[in-house]
Formats: sequence, C-alpha cells, structure tokens
Amino acid sequence: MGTPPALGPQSQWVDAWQPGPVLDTLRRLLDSGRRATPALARRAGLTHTELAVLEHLMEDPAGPSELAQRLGVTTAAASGIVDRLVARGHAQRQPHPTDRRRTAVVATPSGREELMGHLMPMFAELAQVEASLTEAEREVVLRFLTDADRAVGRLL
Amino acid sequence: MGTPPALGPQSQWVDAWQPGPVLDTLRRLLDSGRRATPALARRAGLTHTELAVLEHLMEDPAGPSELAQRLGVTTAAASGIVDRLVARGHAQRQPHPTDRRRTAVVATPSGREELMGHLMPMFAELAQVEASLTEAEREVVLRFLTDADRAVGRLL
DNA sequence: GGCAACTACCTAACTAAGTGAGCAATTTCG
DNA sequence: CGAAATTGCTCACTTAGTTAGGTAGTTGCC
Repeated sequence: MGTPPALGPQSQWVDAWQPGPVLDTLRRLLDSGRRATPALARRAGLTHTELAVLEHLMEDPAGPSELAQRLGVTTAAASGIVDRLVARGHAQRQPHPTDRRRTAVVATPSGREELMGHLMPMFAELAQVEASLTEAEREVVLRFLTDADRAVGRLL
Repeated sequence: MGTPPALGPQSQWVDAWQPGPVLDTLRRLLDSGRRATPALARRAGLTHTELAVLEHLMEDPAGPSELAQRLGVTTAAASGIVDRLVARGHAQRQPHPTDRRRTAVVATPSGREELMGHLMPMFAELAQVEASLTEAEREVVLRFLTDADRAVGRLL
C-alpha cells in the first residue's frame, strides 16, 4: 500500500482546501455532523427521513403535509414515513382538534427515548465545552460561528 | 403560540436544548452543513451518494471497493454509482496500472467543475472569516471547534 | 511452476422508499 | 350557497439500494 492509511476524508469541500487549521477543523466538525445523522438512524433502526420526522415531532406535533414540506418530499412519501413510525410505536396519529381534514402526528415516549438516549452524551459534553469558556471567549466563538453559518448558508 | 416564532428547527438535537447562544448557533451551523449536501446534490442533478463519491474522487482516484467502504454501502451499489457518474461524464474508469482486477475511477474536469462551481462562494467567504481573526482569537476558536468535534463525534 | 485461497468488480433478482397522479373529505372564501 | 383550495390517502411506477453469486486476476505456499 503506497497510499497513507485510509483516514476517510468524507469531506464535502475538498480540493483546493489549503487554508489554516481553523477552517480545517471546521471542515472536520461539519463532516462529523453530516455523518452523525445516518449513524444515528442506523442505530435506531430508522431511515434518515424517519429520523428527521421524529426530530421535528420532538418539538411539536405536525401533520403529514407540514412534515413533507419541511423534509422536501411529497405528501405521499410523508404518509408512508408516518405509517412506519406509527408501526414501530414511535409516533401516533391523533385527530386535529379544530380541522377534521388534518391529522396531528405526535411523538410517543418511545420515540422520544430513542432519540434522546443517543443524543444525551453529546449534549453533556457540549454543555461542558461551553461552560469552559470565559465571557470574552464566548463572544469570539459566537461571532465566528455566526459568520461561518452565513458562509455555509451560501450552499442552501 | 407560546413558543417562539417557527424559524424552521430542522435540528437533530432537539428538546431540552436550553443552553446559551453559543451552542444554539453551533446547532444552526451543523444544521446548515447537513442541509448543504442534499441541496448541492439537487442542484447538480446527482444523488447524495453520487455527490459523496465525486467528493472523494476530487482528492484522489479510487476503486469501487474503496468507495463502497468509505460510503458505507456495498460494492454492488458502488458499481452502480460509478456507472451513473460515468454516464453523466463526471467520472471515468481507467485500468489500474499494476493490478488488472482493479479499476481506477477518476473525476473528469466536468465533475470537478460541477462541484467547485457551487463550493467556491463558500470557500471565499470562509477564508475571509478566518482572515478576520487575530492570532489569539484563532486559538480560542480552534480549541472550541476541536472540542465540539469531539463531542459530536460521540454520535458516530 | 502450479494449485488453493483470496480479492476486485460486475450482474441479476429482489426490496424499500420515493414520485406523480388522482380521489374523497373538509374547510375557506367570494 | 357553491367554487376553489387544502389535507391526507392510495395506486402504479421509478430508482437506488441489498443479497447472492459469478468471472477474472493476484498472491502465497508447496
């Protein structure tokens, strides 16, 4: 093997990336974030869209149409996704209180646990990281993150 | 609505996320990164796996097996992905110089342009962001990004 | 050198998840 | 009230993945 040990790049922004260690680490962080979704879905035994829907349902109930819109899929697909989540016991369909056309899809405790159980370790560590910053450092980091988000947002 | 204005959550780490503005912005940045892949793929008329393969090919040629391993799919799937990239003219199959079983898949100029054209604006802005930091700030940001990457890495 | 075991890649048949079109029930608005 | 819009569903079809298995080429051991 003449090539260096694998060390999967997995980067979305490759080639002509010679900038310094800050941007290089930012790239790694974004890659970690990207890989986290499929990894999580795999562990939970869900597809990535099912996971995405479950995430939305954690915040508040929504109908299939709204979920379809947020995920960028058709309502037909959303129907199927909700079907599968319901079949696994991660979500439930409830009648909408005021509009009888609609269905309110809500996450069950099972669905919430499935997600939170995996996310907790990260939450804990991130909270520690933030706590370790001084007020001045927090400002610097906040500004950088905001700027970086704007830059990445150019791809959307 | 007792909750704050919609503001598309799209977050992977929802519920019980009350920490400060730094982690909140980090969440937004990671979400932007996650959404960038499908958005880019859509614009380029590729599937997300085809895009991922193209990214790897930007760095150096690779065989279907290696690509399959990096993407976490079977070699059969990798064959098909390469087929599609070749059909679109974004990649080419070349005989491996020393091992006649292997195929070296290389990105064509067309493939490179497809990717770089979309990525350039982000590169430019990110470079500016980095340049705007003092040396001291750079250290703070670097440490934060490294720590955050470790935390997110817990999900992998 | 020659045979066994392994590797790289491909094809074929099937499965799963999405799209597009269209339908019935309900709500909204002129 | 009636027309138009909206919600969520089903059905037929497409597409990208998996599993299983086959062919060609390489490596290692006697």
